[in-house]
Amino acid sequence: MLIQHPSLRLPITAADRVLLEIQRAIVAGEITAGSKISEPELAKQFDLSRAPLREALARLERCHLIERIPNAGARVVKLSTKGLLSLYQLRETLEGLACRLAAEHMADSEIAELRQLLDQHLSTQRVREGESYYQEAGDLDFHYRVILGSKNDYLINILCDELYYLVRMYRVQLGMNGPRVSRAFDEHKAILNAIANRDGELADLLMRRHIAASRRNIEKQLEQTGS
Amino acid sequence: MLIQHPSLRLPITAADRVLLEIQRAIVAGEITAGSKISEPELAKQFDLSRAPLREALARLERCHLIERIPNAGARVVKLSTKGLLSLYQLRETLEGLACRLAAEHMADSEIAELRQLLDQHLSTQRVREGESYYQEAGDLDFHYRVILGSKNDYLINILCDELYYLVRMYRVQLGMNGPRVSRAFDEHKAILNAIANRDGELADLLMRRHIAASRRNIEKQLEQTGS
DNA sequence: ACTGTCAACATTGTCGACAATTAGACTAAA
DNA sequence: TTTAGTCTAATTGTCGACAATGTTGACAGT
Repeated sequence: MLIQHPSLRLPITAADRVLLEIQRAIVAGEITAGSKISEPELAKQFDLSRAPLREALARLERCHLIERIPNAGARVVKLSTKGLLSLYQLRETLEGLACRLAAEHMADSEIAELRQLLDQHLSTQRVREGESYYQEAGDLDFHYRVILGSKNDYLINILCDELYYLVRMYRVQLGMNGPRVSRAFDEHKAILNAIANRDGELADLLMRRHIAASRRNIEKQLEQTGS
Repeated sequence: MLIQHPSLRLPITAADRVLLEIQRAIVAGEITAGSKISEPELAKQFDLSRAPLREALARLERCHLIERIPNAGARVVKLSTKGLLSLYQLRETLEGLACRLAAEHMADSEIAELRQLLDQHLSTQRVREGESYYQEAGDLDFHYRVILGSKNDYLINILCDELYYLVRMYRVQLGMNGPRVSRAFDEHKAILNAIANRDGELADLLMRRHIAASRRNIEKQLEQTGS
């Protein structure tokens, strides 16, 4: 029951396919962070010409997964504490806004569906206690729906298309599967209640706290890891 | 004394040149809003092949000036009240955040330069009373510096690269040269003082108000014009 | 008159090759 | 040994042509 990604363009072209594949590989860390991207090599690897590949690279740059320098090539971004902090600063503000707008604009039916989703998460969570499933899919799915509920196209685009994959990259590569799962669930529930009560201000505040808590959790993980 | 645009990549390629040209033409309204973009036609017009042109189109899509549908072509975005509202909702939040961060991170020397810039604006404004110069260049230059002062790369990228041209497009095509100039100047001054006092919270608030006022001003203009 | 089908056209997506630029190795001089 | 310069090789930027897809108009059937 995955929600439709807004940027999924219906006529799927070769560039789209290779984009999704590379995106996944970078997020998963299969293409090492900081490593150079060779256009001819990737083209051969995916068995297509450089034209659609360059189209894909342009979109990878758009979601901050690679950095390109004219005439010098592209490199996979390197994760850093500074980058993580900047990213989460933005998310706190933007998803807070999304929450406030969602409280204003979400239809009652959408709110009901969101509640249903949370119930579903609860049961799944009980079954797979301690696994990273919730963080990987469930959490992001909840955030997704709230963002879409804001009904602000620019906001949706920035959060779901441009920052989303980077957030996932930090989570995946830092191994986010800690004990924050159950607490995060409670926070989601509180946010949903605020939205359902049409209390945009509270929803904003709770979402900011939720993301700040998530950030601190990752920072702790980062300290332990070293880098 | 224009400030360096962060996205100005040093080795300027053909794609860069045509991008800047089309960008300008769309913002200025020379390419009508809502009109279709023909790749072969534009390629002939700028006397280059379609490869760099498509690169330029990809970046135009990135800053929301055009919308592309696979296998069906690109269209210049249409301005709308809903879009304007969404855009300014975002700006209020994002530039507010930028202000708060700027109050924390700007060096004293940068603040001094910003004050100098405002003094310069004052004299220019007195000379060209009522003209749109201030709104066109000065105001944006002030906002630019504050955004850069936030030192948050993602935030800078979103505001300066992705939303900036769209904001200009609304301003230019709605003929923003009203009597808000002098009031805007005072607001800038108050924002700068808050930043200089390292009062991030106040700077945030003042910037939000400043942009909200600007939005109401444009909305009024939009009602008069009709659609 | 209206609708559905089909064919010709135009436009976009993709390809392989060439030109322009850069990175890296190697040489030579301080 | 270090450093500056040069040259080669590899990579990126650009080009023109072909394939795939979408659009437009005419035409036939209802």
